[in-house]
This record gives sequence, C-alpha cells and structure tokens, in this order.
Amino acid sequence: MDNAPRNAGPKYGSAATSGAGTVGKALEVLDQVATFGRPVRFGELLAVSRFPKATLYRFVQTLATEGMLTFDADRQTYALGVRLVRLAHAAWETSSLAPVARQHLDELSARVGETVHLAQLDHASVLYVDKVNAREPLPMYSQAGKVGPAYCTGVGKAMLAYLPQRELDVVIGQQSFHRFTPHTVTSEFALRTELEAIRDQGFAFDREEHEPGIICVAMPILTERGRVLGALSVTSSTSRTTLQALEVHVPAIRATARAISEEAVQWRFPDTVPI
Amino acid sequence: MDNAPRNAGPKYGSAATSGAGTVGKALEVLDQVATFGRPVRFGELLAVSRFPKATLYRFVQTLATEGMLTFDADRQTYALGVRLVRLAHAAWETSSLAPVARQHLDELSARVGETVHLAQLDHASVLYVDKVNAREPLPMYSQAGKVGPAYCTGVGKAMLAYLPQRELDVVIGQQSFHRFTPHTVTSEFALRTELEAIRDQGFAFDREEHEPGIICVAMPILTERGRVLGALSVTSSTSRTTLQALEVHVPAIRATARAISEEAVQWRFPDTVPI
DNA sequence: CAGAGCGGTTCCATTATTCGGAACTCGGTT
DNA sequence: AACCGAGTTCCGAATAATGGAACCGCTCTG
Repeated sequence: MDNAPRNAGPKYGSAATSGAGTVGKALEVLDQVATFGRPVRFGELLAVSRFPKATLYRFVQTLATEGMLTFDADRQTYALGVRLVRLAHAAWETSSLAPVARQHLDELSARVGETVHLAQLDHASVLYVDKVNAREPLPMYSQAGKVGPAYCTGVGKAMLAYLPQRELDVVIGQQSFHRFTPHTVTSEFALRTELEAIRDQGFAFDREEHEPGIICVAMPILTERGRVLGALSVTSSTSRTTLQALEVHVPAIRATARAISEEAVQWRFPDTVPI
Repeated sequence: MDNAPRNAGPKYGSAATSGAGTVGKALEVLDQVATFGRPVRFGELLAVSRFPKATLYRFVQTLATEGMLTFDADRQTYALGVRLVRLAHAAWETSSLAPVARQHLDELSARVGETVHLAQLDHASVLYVDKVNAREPLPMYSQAGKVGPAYCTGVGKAMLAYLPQRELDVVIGQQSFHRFTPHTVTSEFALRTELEAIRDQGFAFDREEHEPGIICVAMPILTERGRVLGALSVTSSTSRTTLQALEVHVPAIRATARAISEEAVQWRFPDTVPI
C-alpha cells in the first residue's frame, strides 16, 4: 500500500483552522488522532497536543462518549469512531457528485477497461470523491476520500482550466508547486501555459506529474453555463499503455461528463450564474 | 467513580441522548444537518433544533469556520463539509479492514463476476466498509459507509454466527426484527436456528431477507483463534441467478476471506484472546 | 519491601465561554 | 410607509471549560 509518505508532501487544503472555541479545540484533537493514522495511546496524543493533560483528557473523553472516537479498552488506544463514518457518508451523498455519477463511472470503466476517477475541487486541492478500478487494478495514490494537489493531477488541471479568472488566481496562489516527479509542473507560468492548452483541446493529460508511471486523460464536468462541477479521468500506467492510446477514450469521457452534468444539474446542482 | 457505566449503551443513531457539553451540542447540530440529506437553510434547521436562534446561529457559524459545514452563499444553505470526508477517510483507513482487503475484493469480484461486499460489525449493526460492483451493477441499498441490520443480511448473519455466546446475546437483544420483505427472519428463535445452520455449513445465505430480489452468499472473516474481524459476500439478484448457482462461489469466497484474515492479522488486527 | 517513576484519572476553585432574549438589519410584500 | 420574516448582532447573566495539583494502580529498582 501507499502508506509511506503520509505527511511527506505539502499540506494541500489545510486552511489553518483557528482552533478557537471549545468546538474548534475538540476538532483539533480529532485531527491529531487522524494524522496518526493508527490507534493511538493517550500519552502519544499528549506529546503532540498543545493542551495540558487534564484538558486533553476531557476532550478525548467527550469525543469518545460522543462516538467520534472509539476507545479500545484492551489496548488502551483511541481511534476515529463510526459516527464519523456515518456523517461522512451523508456528506458524500449530499454534497458530492458521486451519487449521480456512480453508474456513469461504472459504465465508462467497463467500456474503456481502465481505472476511472471522479474528483471535485476543495479550495485549492483535489478531492477524489469516487473511483472505479480497472479489471486489473494498479497500485496508486488516489482513493475515494483522499485529497491531492490540483496543479499536477489530470483532474486538477482540467478543473483549474475552466475556473473563472478571479477564482483561478486565488487557487493558483495556494498551490505548493512541490516537485513530486521529474515531470511535475513547478512554476505558475508553466501551469498557466498548460491550462491554456487544456482549454484549447478540451482535455488534460497527466504525464507522470504526480506519481511515476501513472498517466491519465481528464476532462472537466461543466454545466451549460460553464461552471465547474468536477472532473473525471481515465487512468493507467506507462507499463500498460501510452498517452496517445489513452487519448482515444476522449469521446467516451466527454459523453460521460456530459451525462453526469445533465443529471446533476437537474438534481442538485442548479446552474446558478457564476460570480 | 467507577467508569463502567460511562459506556453503558447510549443508543446511538438517534440524537437527544448526548448533547451535554458544548462539543456534544455542536455535534448534535451536525447530525441534524446530516439527517436532512440535502443542503439546508438556517430556518429549517432552527425548526428542528432545540436551541434558540442566536445559539444555533453561533453553532452553525462555528461549524462552518471549522470546515465541518460548508455554506453556499448563493443559495444560503449549509451542507456537510469536506473536513468530514477527510476525517472519515482516515477513519476508514485506520480502523477498517478495507485497506488490506481492497485488492482481494477486486480479484474476487473479477473472478465471480458479481458484486462483492466487505462489512464489519458496529455494535448491533452491519457497517459496509467496501463494495466492488459487478460488471453489470445492480441497484441496491448497500454502499461503502452505510449501515444495515445484522439479523437479515448475509454478512450480518455470517458474523453473528461466529460471535462468542455472551456478545451474541447482547447483540441479538438489540436487533429490531423489522420485517423488510416476506422472507425476513423476524424472531429471535428463527435467527438462532439459522445461525446454527450457518456454523454447520460455514457460510450464510441472504434469501431476499432485506431487499426483494437481492440474494447473496456470505462468509465471515475470522482470525486463527476464531475472532470475527468482518465478513464478505457475493451478491446478485433473483433475476440473474439463483442461490444454488451462487453457492459454487463458496470456495472462492473462503479463499479470499482467508487471505484477508492472514494479511490483516499481521498488519493491524493482532489476534488477541477474546474476552 | 519501601519507594521512585510513570501512564492514566479525578478534583475543584478560578476564569473564560457560551447562552439566549431582545433588538436590529435587510429584502421583499401589502 | 408600514409590515413581515429570515437572518444577524449585542451584551449581561449563566454556565461550562480550564489546568495545577493530587491521586491511583501499576511496574521497575535499589
């Protein structure tokens, strides 16, 4: 599995939450449990926390009785709780494209025989909201629920390319331009140039920019008026295919994107005027 | 004070139980947003909330700045935020079988050509932690992140059948025995009888007990010592196949369950002695 | 076996936060 | 102009959070 570089890279979304107020502090604790990526003991938590022992203890207690954390009495460890999973499922269902898109993604994946991703823009980063594996799955970073950078993924660039000028400026200012691979785009200028090319041709490539060996073709999902709802991509590896070969899927991707857009607009994302 | 009664089963799933501290109240609000299942206006929330306007307003404000809710300024609505999705992803990765099982599920699904579910027991109910759709997906209730009843699903019964006596008694006491279909098992006696049969044959059927037309074969995922880690199932519909036909997949399911178990035990679920 | 050390838990006076009724703002409607 | 209802802000009173210190039940050690 790809668990190696957990916090290796830059923080994508962060937003550096204040942590003011009791609720904010509690959520900060929750985040800290999450970043451990494994069940964690009280003492370990205390070591990374800015709160004194008694205070942290009460937080952990509260979160546990509220079901946001679970306490394993045998091993004396805390882990993220099931209430979180339920809430997140609701979040995923109500405020993501995934429910309307699922069927279309399945069809697209079956048709092209490769892995398909559905992503949405979350501030400055890409949130993968769904993924359908190819018949022969490849090991790769993305997973439903994960966030990734916008400037060096196919879905990210596809969405950026169709953002209104003002929003784009903001979002570009928040990109880290960290060099993940030798092919990563690492300057604002190079990115803007590429975004223009993407607008011209109507789709984006990922040329091993985020992960070595992983390539994709991506297209945005747009409303009639051109507002960006999300993006989808067909992903494969250099060991299996080439960008030129992937490009033949563009019409299929376009049809899928259009179908998702139409369904989404009538269903839950009415086409308001962009600001 | 003894800390035993602290965990004494507040029935989760319905609010109004906790809500003690500030954090609890905030989470209660979050739950209420979730149960709407769609973006919701302040007024709607106020109507169902036990808090006065000003108080609710501050909660919603706080949750929004903390990223647990997002506010759509255009339509003046609140929806569950992306921070939840990120947290839940972490929860899913750290405390579910899904990460180790994913690849095995993909392989199993490809091999048998049907939908495959991975589930875990969460108190008295079944939490679907992963799902791989068949080539031709069927419309059905289950989804990764959803919870379902234990007494009338294949995965639920498979897990119950291998629970230690004491735990089983507790869990059975919490089943609702609601009749979902004409085939639903609706009595404790019938359920216990069936669990015995399941232990004898080593796998469980779902005979359209939860959803009409949906059938499955399920097996538990057990450690060496027989502790229940989860369950997996191969699911299809009566319009496509029969239980007899599904039964041929039992050896494949067994092999998959074993593979997942072996990997999980070494990785994150060490085989402690059951209480 | 006394005693130090350590992870975890509880106590409680102090203090900072939250509470919420009421007053206000801002569109739209009569 | 007056009214209305949804949403927002204010501020004294009420309440909940805070965290230093003490405590518990271990294990390790001299």
